[in-house]
Parts: sequence; structure tokens; C-alpha cells
Amino acid sequence: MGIEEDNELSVDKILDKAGIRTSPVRVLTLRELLKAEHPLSAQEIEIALQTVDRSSITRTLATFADEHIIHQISDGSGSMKYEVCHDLRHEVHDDEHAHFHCRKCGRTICLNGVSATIPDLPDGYRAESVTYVVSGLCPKCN
Amino acid sequence: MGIEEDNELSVDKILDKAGIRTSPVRVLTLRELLKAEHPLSAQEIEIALQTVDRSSITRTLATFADEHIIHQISDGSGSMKYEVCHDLRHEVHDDEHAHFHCRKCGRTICLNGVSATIPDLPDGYRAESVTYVVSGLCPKCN
DNA sequence: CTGTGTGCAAAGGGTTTGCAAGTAC
DNA sequence: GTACTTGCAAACCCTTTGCACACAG
Repeated sequence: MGIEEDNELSVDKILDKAGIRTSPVRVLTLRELLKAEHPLSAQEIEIALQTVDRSSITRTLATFADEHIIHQISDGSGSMKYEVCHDLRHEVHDDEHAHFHCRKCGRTICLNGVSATIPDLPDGYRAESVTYVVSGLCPKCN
Repeated sequence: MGIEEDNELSVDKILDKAGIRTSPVRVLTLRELLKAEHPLSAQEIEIALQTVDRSSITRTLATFADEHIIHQISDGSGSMKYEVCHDLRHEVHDDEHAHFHCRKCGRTICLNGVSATIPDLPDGYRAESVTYVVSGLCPKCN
């Protein structure tokens, strides 16, 4: 019993807890997101799951986002990135963290040490999420 | 002599200082960006400058960004927003500020009171810019 | 049988590029 | 004349939608 099976258990548990029925595409997609150490684009998931149609992945990601088991990151690359919510992985409610987008290799990396808190806003604003992305060159491309 | 002419003087001055030749499209585009009190999309500029082609605006914005007189804001709306660099307006080097994106009306608003500083990064990273966008509902839509 | 999930193909939104005509120096 | 700027049309990338089939309850 290795990490694979642990994740497999988690996949069913996460979907069930979120009220999402299991299905082949959903299990594969969530497994891929859990396995990834950085946010993935729909295209990256499509490439990883070679037999699954892009539209199914898009719809699956929308479902996941609706039920708040993943969140979206707009990193300025032109394609949205998706990441399993931090609190699902660690069973605690952490602040969101910042991300780093490398303009050369295109990868988006979690900056776990940098929290992205929702700031105090003027009256009338209702904040729902925050995106904090630093762009530049990653260690490999610098 | 009103605000218009002040801005007009600024436009030539800014372009000259950045080493960008003046041209009709560039003057109109920069004037529009200076006039706006919030970041604009290429489409918003295109609508404001009814006779100018979209590709010309795109190329102009790329030129401006290359010479660092504007910067890009990826607000998660799907279209990039453009804003005159703060230090060009106020002649001082301020930290970048955060932005608010309203998911209902789609507007992106400057949160001048919230600075967006580049955080300390692990070794090897080279930071070039930062995007800090809070999403939710603006006062008008809340 | 009814509702949900999936793949395929087409459409959509936004941006970028090739090319040729026009303009500035 | 040479290099830069612009508009038009087409191409491009990524995402979304319509539709029909397949499968589960």
C-alpha cells in the first residue's frame, strides 16, 4: 500500500464530501491534480490523460470549482491554472499562498512561504478570492 | 488651457522619454490610458478609439509594455488589462498597488490603498513584476 | 425510463501575425 | 529610398456549447 492508494482513497472521499458523484474522468482529473506539485492548466491535464476529451476536462474542472475542491489561478499566461484547495490536502484551513509564474518556461510554482491574504477593503466591497502572482524567471531559467 | 492640454503635453513627453516615436495611434492610445481611472482592456480602448484597428492597438500596447510605460494586469477576466505605470503619473516611484475585479460588472478597479510589494523569494528566483488581484463584488454590484 | 456523463465537432472570445499600402525621416 | 506604422484579413490559442450516444439508478 503506497502513496498511490492513499491518493485513491482521498479521491473518492473528497468527491463524496463535496457531493460530486464519481466518474472515470472526475477520478482521473482529481488524481492528476493531487499528484501535481504545481497548478495545472486544462491542457496539461489533457496531455496527461491522453484518452480524455478536452471538453470533459473543462466541465469537470468547472464542477470541481463550483464545489470548491479546486481553485483557479490566473497567472497571466493566457490559460487558467487549477489547483486542489490547500485545505483539502492538509486538512487545515490555511491562507491562500502566492504563486510564481516563469515567463520563460511557463511553469507556475507555489510559493508556499508567501501567504496571500485578503486585504482590508473600502466599504462596499465583497471579496471572494485573491490572486497573488509574482512573475519573472524561475531558478531553472534564471 | 485645461486638463486636456496638460495630458497632451504629458503624452509627447512620456513617449519621448521612453524612446518611442509619436504616431496617431500611440498618442490616442496613451491619452486614453491616462484619462482612464482604471485599467483598460484592448477592447475598451478599441471601442473608445472607434477608427483604430484592433491589431494596431495590440501592437501599440506591446510597444508601451516593452518600454515600461504601461504594465499588464491579469485580472482573471480572460482579457488582459493595461494601466499606465504609476510612477509616470506621479513622478515618484511608488510600489505597485492591488486591483479589484468585479465578477458581475467585469470592471477592474485600482485599490490605491493596498500596495502590492514583491515578496522575499527563495534563492534563484528573479522577480520582475507582481499581480495582486482581489475578486468579488464591487460596491455597485454588491 | 430518466438523468447524468462523455466525446465529437463546431462555435466563440480574445489575441497575434502576414502582408501590402501608407507615412515619416 | 529606407525604415517604421497602420489596416485588413486570416490564423491562432484556449475555452465553451450543442448534440447524440452511452451508461447508471
